[in-house]
Amino acid sequence: MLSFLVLTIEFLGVIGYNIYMEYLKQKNKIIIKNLNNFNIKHILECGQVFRYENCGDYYLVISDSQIARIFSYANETVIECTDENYFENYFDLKTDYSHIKQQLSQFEVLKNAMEYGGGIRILRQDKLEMFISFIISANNNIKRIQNSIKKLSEKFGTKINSKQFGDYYAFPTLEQLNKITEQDFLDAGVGYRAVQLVKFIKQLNEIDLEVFSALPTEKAINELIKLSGIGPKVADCVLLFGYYKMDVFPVDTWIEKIYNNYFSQNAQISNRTIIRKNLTDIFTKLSGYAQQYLFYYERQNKNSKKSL
DNA sequence: GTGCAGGTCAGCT
DNA sequence: AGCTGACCTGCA
Repeated sequence: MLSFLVLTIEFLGVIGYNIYMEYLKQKNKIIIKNLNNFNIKHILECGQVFRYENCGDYYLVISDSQIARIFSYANETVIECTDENYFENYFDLKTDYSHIKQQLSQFEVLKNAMEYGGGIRILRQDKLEMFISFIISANNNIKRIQNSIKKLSEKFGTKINSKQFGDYYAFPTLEQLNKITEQDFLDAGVGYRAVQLVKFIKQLNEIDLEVFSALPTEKAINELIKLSGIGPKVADCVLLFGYYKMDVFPVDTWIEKIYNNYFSQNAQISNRTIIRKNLTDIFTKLSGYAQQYLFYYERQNKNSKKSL
């Protein structure tokens, strides 16, 4: 019955429709009708993305060379954008989060976190942008990371003139990144990561970014950490947010805290390799989702203790 | 002034 | 292999 409805609507060619998300796709616009698994605040503030801005009435998002404004209303969320197909994929609207959350609900430890961040979705972001962004993120704070990425895009990215959105800047392409000097990176405020970034970009010219897609996760990590500026944590982030591999679990200061508060039976563990192994053993193919629910919950409730 | 922020890397045992 | 300290810089 429902599939008949989908086919009918698709046949009429009026709108795109998806049985899981229940959203409409129109020219330069996506309307999210079912908000159970879509909350733009949850999505943007769970730590996976840096190029966004809270503009009061709406959120502004720039990804690669595309831009969107996201308006939240009581019964629907409206995405006004340069390319509805780009953002349908970006927000991963074809993935059924009800099913994912149902599978994760077997873990009592995730209960509050999933309730709190129930609208989280893992974005499908640009690979190159993820590499550069998460190299900058190392031992850094989010505001400064965002500033650096913004400065780099506005100075070295392609300026795009949109009637609907005005002028904005795409994230620099590899060709444009190759022209950025160490001093340029320092001017963007990335600090000592400038050296790593220049080296990394040089290394990129010898590699096809797509090769990591086909590799099993552990093998991909072993290759990635050979690159400048990339350690185990950044490798996990890139694989999760750039390659959509869900069997990784980025372990940072927050996750270390969470692990020792809610997962560890014994004394405090600071070895992140062990923490990661134990967490991926628990959450396996859904590790990436679990990580985002936990990270968002803990960061938003940073002053509370033992609240899971 | 001091400490910390989504870690990485070199230099040790 | 596993551990430790140094490390840009802006903000509380």
